[in-house]
Amino acid sequence: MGEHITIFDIAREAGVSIATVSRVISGNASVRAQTRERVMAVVTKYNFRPSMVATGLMRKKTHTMGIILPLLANPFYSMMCVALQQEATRLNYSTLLFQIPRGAILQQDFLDQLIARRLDGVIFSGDVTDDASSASALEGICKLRRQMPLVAINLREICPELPCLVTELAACSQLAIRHLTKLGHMRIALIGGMGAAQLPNTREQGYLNEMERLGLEPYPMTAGEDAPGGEACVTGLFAQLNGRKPPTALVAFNDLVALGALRQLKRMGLRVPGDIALVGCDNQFFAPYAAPPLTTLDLHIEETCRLAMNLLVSTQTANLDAFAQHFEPTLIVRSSCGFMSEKGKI
Amino acid sequence: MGEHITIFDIAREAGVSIATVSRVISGNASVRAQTRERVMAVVTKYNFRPSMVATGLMRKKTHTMGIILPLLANPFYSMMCVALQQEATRLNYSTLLFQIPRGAILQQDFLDQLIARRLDGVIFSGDVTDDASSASALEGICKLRRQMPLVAINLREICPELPCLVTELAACSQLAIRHLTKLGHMRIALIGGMGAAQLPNTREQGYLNEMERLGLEPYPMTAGEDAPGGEACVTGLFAQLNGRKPPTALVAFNDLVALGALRQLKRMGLRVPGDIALVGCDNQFFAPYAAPPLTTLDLHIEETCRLAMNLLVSTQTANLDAFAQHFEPTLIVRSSCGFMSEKGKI
DNA sequence: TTCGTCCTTGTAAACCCTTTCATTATACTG
DNA sequence: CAGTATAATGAAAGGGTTTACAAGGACGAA
Repeated sequence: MGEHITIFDIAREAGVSIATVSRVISGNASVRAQTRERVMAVVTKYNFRPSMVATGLMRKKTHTMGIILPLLANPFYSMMCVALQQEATRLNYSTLLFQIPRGAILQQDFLDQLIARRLDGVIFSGDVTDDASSASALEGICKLRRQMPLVAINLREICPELPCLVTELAACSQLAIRHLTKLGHMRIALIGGMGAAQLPNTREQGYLNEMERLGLEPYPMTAGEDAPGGEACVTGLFAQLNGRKPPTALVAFNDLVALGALRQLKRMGLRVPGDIALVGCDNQFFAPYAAPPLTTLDLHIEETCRLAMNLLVSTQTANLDAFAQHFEPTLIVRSSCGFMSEKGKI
Repeated sequence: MGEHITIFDIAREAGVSIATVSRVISGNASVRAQTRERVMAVVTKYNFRPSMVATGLMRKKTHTMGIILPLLANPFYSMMCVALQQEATRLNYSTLLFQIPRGAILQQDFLDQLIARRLDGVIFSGDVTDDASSASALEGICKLRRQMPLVAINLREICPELPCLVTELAACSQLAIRHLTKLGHMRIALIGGMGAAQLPNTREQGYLNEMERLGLEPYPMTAGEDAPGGEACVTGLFAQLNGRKPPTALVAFNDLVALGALRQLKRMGLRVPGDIALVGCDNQFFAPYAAPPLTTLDLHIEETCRLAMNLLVSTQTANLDAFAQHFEPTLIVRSSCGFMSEKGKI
C-alpha cells in the first residue's frame, strides 16, 4: 500500500529538522512552544506516528510481549489469553500470540524466533506432565529465560530460577475431596489429567496425598483433558474396578472433563448428584449451565494473569529472579454434589 | 538481558564481510561453498538469527499479521483465533492479537498503531449491529483497508470494497426454520442477537425473511449473545407474549444463547425437546454435551479462517479488491429438536 | 561590553540489517 | 596464454528513527 509518511516529510513540511520533530513527538525534551505547535499541526494533519519498527531498532524495545500457551481450544487458556492481552493493552503493550501444542517441544528454532523478534518479554503457561516432552519444554523455557524477561504461570517450582505465579493445583484436589468427605463420600476417584503424578503441585499429586492423609484408598487414574476425554475416563474407570466398589464421587481434572463425565454417567444411567457426585475445576463459563450445574473450583486465573503481565513489564526495571507468588483456589458450590442431607447412603 | 549478537560479530569471527553473512543466511545469492560453511559454523555456534526488527526496517515487511476480534470470551471467536493463528504460523507469519470490544469504535488512535507497527496485513471480524457504533467501526475498517492489506470475515457486503469471506448467516436461520417446520413446528421464535434486523445477511434478517416466506408470524426479538443473555431472552420472550400462543420452537442466535435458554426453560418446567424444540448455532465444542445435545449449525469457520489467512498473505502479490467468497452453513442434527415422530401435538 | 548560562535547534552517528554497485578472483573460450 | 564471461566478495548506501554533541541565540551579571 502507498508509501508511509516519515519523519522527514513532517520535518520538511514543518520547516524544522527531524530531531526537532522527534523531540516534539516524544515530548521529553524542551522545544519552543511555537515550534511545537507548528510541528504538531503537521503531525496531526497526516496522523503521523513514528514507525515502531524503526523506534524498536533504536530503543531496543518493541513494546511487544509474547504469550505462549497450549492450544486455545481449551477455554481455560482462552480466558488466560483474554486476561493477558487486556492487561498488556492497558500497559501499552501489544501481544504476539503463540500456540504451541503440548508435546511439541519448544525447539531451538522457535526460541530463536522469539529472540529474533526482540520481544520485550514472554509469558509462558502450559500443563506439565511426567514425560520427557515436558522436561524438554521446561528446559527450553529456562534457556529462554536467560535471554529475555519471562514469567511463567502455573509451571510450578520446577525451574527454581523462573519467576512464577502458581495456582495451588494440589489444593484443588484437596478442597474438592474435603468438600466431598464432608458430604459423606469416602470412595472418591480422580478422572482426567495428563499423567503428572510424579510432579509437585499437580491435581494428581494433591489427590493422592489427600486420599492418603485421610486413609482412603485412591482409585487408579485415567488421563484426559477435554470433554471426550472425560467420557473415556469414566468408561475406563468403571471398566478397571476389578471387583472394587465403584466410587460415589468423582473429582474431574477440569470442567471439560466433568462435562464429558456427565454425559457418560447419564448414558450409564447414573444420576448426578443422586447416584454419584461430581466436582469440576476451573469454573469455566459453562459450569453453571451444565445439567446439573457444576460444583467446581475457581482458580482466579484472571487475577493471576494480570499480575503476571504487570510483573513482566516491571521486569525491565526490577530483578525478579526466583520470584514466586501463590494463589489459592476457592470452591464454588453448585449442585453437582448435592447436599449433605441427601446423602444417607454412605 | 545481555547484548544481542549481531551480524557484525558473526562476520568478524568468520573473517568475512557482513554482506557475505547476510547472503549466506538469506540463501538467495551465490557464495562459495567453503565460505558458506565457514560462516554457517559461526552462525550455528551462536544460534544467530538476524533481528527481525532490522530486517523489517530494510525489507518493509514485518512478517506479522494483525488479528482483530471482539472479546475472545465467546468461544466462537476463540476458535477463529486458533484457526487464524495456526494458519499464519504455517505460512510463516506471527500474529498480533487485538481484542476490541464491540461498541468500542475502532478509533483513529488504534488504527494509527496498526500502521505504526507496519503490520503486513490484518484480519478483522466481529458482529455488526444496526446502531451507530457498528457503522463507525465499519468506517474505520474501510479506512484501514486503504492503508494495508485487510480481509474481513463475516462482515457481509457492507463495505463493497472490502475483501470478504462471508458465512451465509441468513441461511442459518433459514436452515433452522426449515428443519423445524419439517418437524411440524409453526410457532418459531428467534432468541438472542444484537439488533441487526436492518442489515443484510444476518440471522435476524434470515429469520424474518424465512418466516414471511412461509407465511408464519414472527415473534418479537430479544437481544443477547451469551448464556446469561439466553436466559434473559426466554424470560423476555415469554413475558411479552401478549396473549399470543407461546412458540413450540426456538432458534438461538448461537450455542451460548441456546445453553442459557436450556437452563431457563428447565427452570420454567419446559422440557426440551418434549415441550419445546431448540436449535443453536456455531456448533461449539459444548454443543454435544448440553442436555439434551444441541442441534445446531456448523459455520465451517476454521476453513473460512484458513482461507482468509491465505488470502491475506497472497494480497501482497495479488489484487483482491472486492473479492468475496461465501460459505454455506450445514445443519448438525442432535437431539434438541426431537424427531418427527414425537411431534403429534402441532 | 563581555563573559558565562541556559534554552533551542541542527548535524551526524548509531541501531542492525539488505542490497546495489564495484571490484577482485575464478573459470572458460579460442 | 590472452581475453572475456562469470562467480564471489566487499564497501557503502539506505531504511526510519533517537540521541549525543555542537552550535547559535538570548539574557543576565559583572
